[in-house]
Amino acid sequence: MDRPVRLRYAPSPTGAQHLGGIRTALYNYLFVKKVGGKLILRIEDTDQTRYVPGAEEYVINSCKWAGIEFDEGVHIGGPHAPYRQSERKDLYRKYADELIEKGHAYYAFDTPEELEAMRNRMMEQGNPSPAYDHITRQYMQNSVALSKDEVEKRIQNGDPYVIRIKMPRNEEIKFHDLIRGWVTFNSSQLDDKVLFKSDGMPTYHLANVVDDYLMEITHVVRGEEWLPSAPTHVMTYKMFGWENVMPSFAHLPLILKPEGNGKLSKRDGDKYGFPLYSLDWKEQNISGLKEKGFLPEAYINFIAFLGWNPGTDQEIFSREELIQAFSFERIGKSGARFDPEKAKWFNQQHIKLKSGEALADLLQPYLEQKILLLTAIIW
RNA sequence: GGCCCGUUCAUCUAGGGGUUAGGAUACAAGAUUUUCAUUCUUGGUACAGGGGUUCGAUUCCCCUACGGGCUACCA
Repeated sequence: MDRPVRLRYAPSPTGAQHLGGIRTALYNYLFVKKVGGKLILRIEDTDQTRYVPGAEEYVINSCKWAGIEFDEGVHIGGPHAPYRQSERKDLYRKYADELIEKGHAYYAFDTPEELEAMRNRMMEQGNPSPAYDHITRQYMQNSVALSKDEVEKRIQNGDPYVIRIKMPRNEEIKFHDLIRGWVTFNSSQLDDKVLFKSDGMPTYHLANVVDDYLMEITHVVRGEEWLPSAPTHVMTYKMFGWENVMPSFAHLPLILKPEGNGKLSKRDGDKYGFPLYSLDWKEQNISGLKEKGFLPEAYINFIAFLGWNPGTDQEIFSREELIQAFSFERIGKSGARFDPEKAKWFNQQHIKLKSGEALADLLQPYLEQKILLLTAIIW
């Protein structure tokens, strides 16, 4: 199955983007450049309630600054346009319907209150993690439990509903991760995830699979937080009959806070006096590593090393060297802690590599500003 | 709690059945320097614990501990 290599970076425009997102984009980019594939920028804005104006621009600008270039995407178009999921809205419904027809999905009419009641009831009964699964669905308000007439009546009635995946019972789901090797799950442990929301939008789980299929994506490179839902995605590919063109998966280790526990978050920037973002994000009063004086080449060099290494003693890499050296096999499995001190060292090394002229050019805007200020004072 | 993933110096990591367990950052000490997000030298610190397998495990297997992720009509 030798298909042209196509990868995508698919962020959701929910706010300022940090190191982790750019690193994901970078690994996508490095691999594509190395093997001569195409890189796509797709915006996953299926959750209208979390949409943040300007976030999309921010993603595009951060990538541009870091030198991550796309071949297709929201900002440049391409053969699979549109690349914004909200603009592809009409497309998803028919795929959800297809799954219902095949008996792999069903309508569910449960209200948020009913869902909560179900969870509370189960927790009282000693189940710490209530799930809408192959057992629960039998006594909920859905087209599996309800009579055909009742279901039809409700739909005619205009009752809001979602479409859920009908996860089979006791089936082994196994897939090969480029970084972790074989990962196995049992479908009985998986819940009936919502594929299509009552507001007419698909969830990530549906939109992601459908778009990756439609856009002929060959490799899905994303953060480790997606690993638990990967089996649901694999199952979805199977239900559609798309196994033969299912992309390979690479789940990246998380980037951890400089101190303490947990993955890197927005607050860490201010807390450690060392912003994590690559561009200014005025609305939130956060300035980035760019404003801090970081060179793009130092930034990507450092970020590439958060989880990946070339296996040699070389640490300072140009963009081209990074592309040549990169491979998924050399990405580690454990989370990497972000170390501001080492980041600074990388920047220093790259500054030293710059010629006097290049440095002068970089300094120019700052000097001009100072001169302007001085003349203003003098006059 | 359940499921999944992980665990080599303080940090990023290399390595891998027999090594003085290597490098880098940071740190410490010293030297050089009119200035510097200089430079040089030296130094200390690591295979989570317990069982196997083996002539021999840091490396392979199992268990425990610890860490992390997920557990939404969020991505």
